[in-house]
Amino acid sequence: MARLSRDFYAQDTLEAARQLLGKYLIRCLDGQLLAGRIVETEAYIGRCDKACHAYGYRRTARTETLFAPPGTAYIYLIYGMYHCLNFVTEPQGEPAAVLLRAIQPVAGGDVMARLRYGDKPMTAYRRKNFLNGPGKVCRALALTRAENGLDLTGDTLFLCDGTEDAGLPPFPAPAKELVVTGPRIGVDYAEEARDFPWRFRLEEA
DNA sequence: AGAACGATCGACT
DNA sequence: GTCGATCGTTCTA
Repeated sequence: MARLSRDFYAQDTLEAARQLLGKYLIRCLDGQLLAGRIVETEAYIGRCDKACHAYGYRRTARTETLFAPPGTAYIYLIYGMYHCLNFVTEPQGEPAAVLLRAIQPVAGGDVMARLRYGDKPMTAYRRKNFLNGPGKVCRALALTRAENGLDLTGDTLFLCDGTEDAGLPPFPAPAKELVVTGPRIGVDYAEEARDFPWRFRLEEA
């Protein structure tokens, strides 16, 4: 049980996207510890992927973060009102990242619910759709462009194999789970890349 | 300077 | 299932 090192992020993006399933995301916010278990990811690879912001090594103010060292947080604004969190992968210079699509709440659920729903009461519907989308996760973790470029080997936002690494009690993961692979969401414009099976999801077997 | 476009979400038919 | 919100990023000129 340890915190994920820069070497982990430096690997192949598809491999990282797969291996990140079941890992724990820790967000330190005003001394509060928010934690979630990763259950859905997507891979984006600039070298060969028309859906990636840095396709063909395109370098702009926004994509600059994708050229940062592996283990950097790439956070951008989407549709004018939501944010997406990515983990930069591959050796530095290869612009690529894993998009975080969904987590399960592990710790700080009350704080996350507050960030996401305000004073509205939790309902069965809200619980079911609590953290099952990239914009929802960022909202619940209070992540915006202000956090773009954060070092994931630091103490504000990081990933680890187990919750103990963050001083939290062990989290009971389901005994039997299955990795389901499929096409990515919302990239219909990306020509041949729209069909790449680069989405990974953990489901109970 | 202006226009087009989103790696989304929630409200609604 | 459909649709609109909303604004930074990117490209064109």
